[in-house]
Amino acid sequence: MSDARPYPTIQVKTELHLGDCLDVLVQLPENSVDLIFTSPPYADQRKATYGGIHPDKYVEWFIPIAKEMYRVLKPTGTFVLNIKEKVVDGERSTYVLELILAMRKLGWLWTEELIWHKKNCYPGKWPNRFRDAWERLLQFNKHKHFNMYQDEVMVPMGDWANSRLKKLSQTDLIRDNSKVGSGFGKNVSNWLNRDKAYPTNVLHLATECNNKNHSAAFPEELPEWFIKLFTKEGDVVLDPFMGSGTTNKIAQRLRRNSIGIEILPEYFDMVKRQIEPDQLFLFESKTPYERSKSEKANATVR
Amino acid sequence: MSDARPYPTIQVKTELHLGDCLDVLVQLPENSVDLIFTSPPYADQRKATYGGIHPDKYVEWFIPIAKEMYRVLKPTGTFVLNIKEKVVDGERSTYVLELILAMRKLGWLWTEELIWHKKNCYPGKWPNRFRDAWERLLQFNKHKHFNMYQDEVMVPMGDWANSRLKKLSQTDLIRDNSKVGSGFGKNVSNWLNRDKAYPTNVLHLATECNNKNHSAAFPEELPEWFIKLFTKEGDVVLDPFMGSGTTNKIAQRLRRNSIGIEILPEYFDMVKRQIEPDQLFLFESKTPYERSKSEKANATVR
DNA sequence: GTTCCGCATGAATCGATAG
DNA sequence: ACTATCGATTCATGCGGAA
Repeated sequence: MSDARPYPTIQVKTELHLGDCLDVLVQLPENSVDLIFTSPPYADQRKATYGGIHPDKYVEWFIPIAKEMYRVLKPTGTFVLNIKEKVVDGERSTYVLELILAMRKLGWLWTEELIWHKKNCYPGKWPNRFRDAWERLLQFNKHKHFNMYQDEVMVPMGDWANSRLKKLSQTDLIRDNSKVGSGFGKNVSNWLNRDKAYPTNVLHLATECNNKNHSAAFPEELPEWFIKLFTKEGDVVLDPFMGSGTTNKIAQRLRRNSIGIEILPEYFDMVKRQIEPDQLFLFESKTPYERSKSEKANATVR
Repeated sequence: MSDARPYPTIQVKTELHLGDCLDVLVQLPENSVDLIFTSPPYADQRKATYGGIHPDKYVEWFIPIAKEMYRVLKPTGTFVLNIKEKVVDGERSTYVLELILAMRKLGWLWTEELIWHKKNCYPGKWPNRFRDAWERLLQFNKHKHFNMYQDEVMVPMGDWANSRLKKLSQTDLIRDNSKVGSGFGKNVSNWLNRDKAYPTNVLHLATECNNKNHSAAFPEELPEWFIKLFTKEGDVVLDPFMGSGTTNKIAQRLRRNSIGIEILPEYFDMVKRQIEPDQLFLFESKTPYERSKSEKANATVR
């Protein structure tokens, strides 16, 4: 190979499945995915496009899927669930709370709840509540120790840093020295020429919906942040409710392998046109693996 | 009376109770409070000052208190609970989720969950999580219809969407009008040329370090926002876990009657020195009402 | 009176060490 | 094994004193 680049480009694969989420999940190999990032249909929220799951049935519907996701995720992997409960009869529904409790019974660890603070949410007015400007990003893991690449998502520091960086070595050096006589070398190097800080568990992103064709698209920054944080190049990202394919497109751009599952042909076809063809693997119907429920066998692999 | 002012100043009363929260609550009359705003000791979090409740016992401990709060709140009143679960063994504790479910069984409606996005959160770095920059503000009500004075908490327009609205008026407006025949375009034009907007359910405030004497003071803006939103002058505000008395001090400043309950004499004494004396009513010990558990009877009422 | 700069300090959490 | 204590880590804010 006459590749002059110092680091060879990793060839990644994007695998798109047309079909029911659970049907496809059961066929994926266990311990094979590094990150699951998804935004499932909210209860009764998108009736027009998906079936619409009644709030009372939501946990019941989701648990078998959660079980399969647990199986396919690597022990060091992470599952991030973007969800928000809807208002029913003047009250917030409790199905998300119940879902967290139910998932813990399956063995999932509820590691953290991050907040997506939406910068520009839609204007509107109700007599008994204000505009909803946030959604949950529930982080689940199989084990207490998982892969996390915090340096990949650092953010610029506040303005105060400008003035502080000048004199910083004086005070911080002393403060660190006063406690222990040793180890200050490392501490100082942490702070010298520092212009970035680690982020918090609140993501302040715009509500930007580039994909007008899908009713529930999140901004690209959202999957991007989690893909950078929880995977490295060549890892595998899964979105079992692909929708307009934002997660998969970002995964491809960041050189991660990805798997997307979508039940509606319209979205499936739309996404497949937007993925680089030479990296695309399509499973438009029921056969790449052994299938029990179907006798059709016409997989299309490009 | 030779009061020349167009609106007479309402004389408000601040009632401070020294004692256990539950013991005092049972003596308060039913349907007498317009807003309960409080921040109870988080599980195991203020061990040094308060006892510290084990996460597993938290719901059990809180439920009797929630029951009494339900009794004393007016049908049109609101209960706002500021709380956040701690991390236990690498996982977020679930006692807050369980608390919400348990409170609904008592009859409370879980109307909304607002977010306090903390501008300056606690620093630190851990291998598996980022800094925690938000807390829950759980809104509970007795009935679907409650008092809410939204106009009192409007924010300057620039804070959220000047640019967004200009865009809306040109692109989204046209798109939405063509898509759905609804009158959304008209609604948007209502928002233009206005200098104030309704806020969202995310409050972006700093944590104040003003109150050196109490370990867990929230910023004054927090109770202020809810007092303005859910009460009017002359109404009654209750904080059953008074602490440094921020809620009561703000209530007094905003001309609301208020009741504060505190179990630690240090905080009780500190607060009582900071309240305008001519409006102060003290119940430093066990008698203003009938007491079953105590024989002491030395109430101090000024 | 302003503005600037230094400084202490938080509803924290992890991992290691000690009982 | 399981619990309690301790040191290390980190960043935005408001205060007070100085220019």
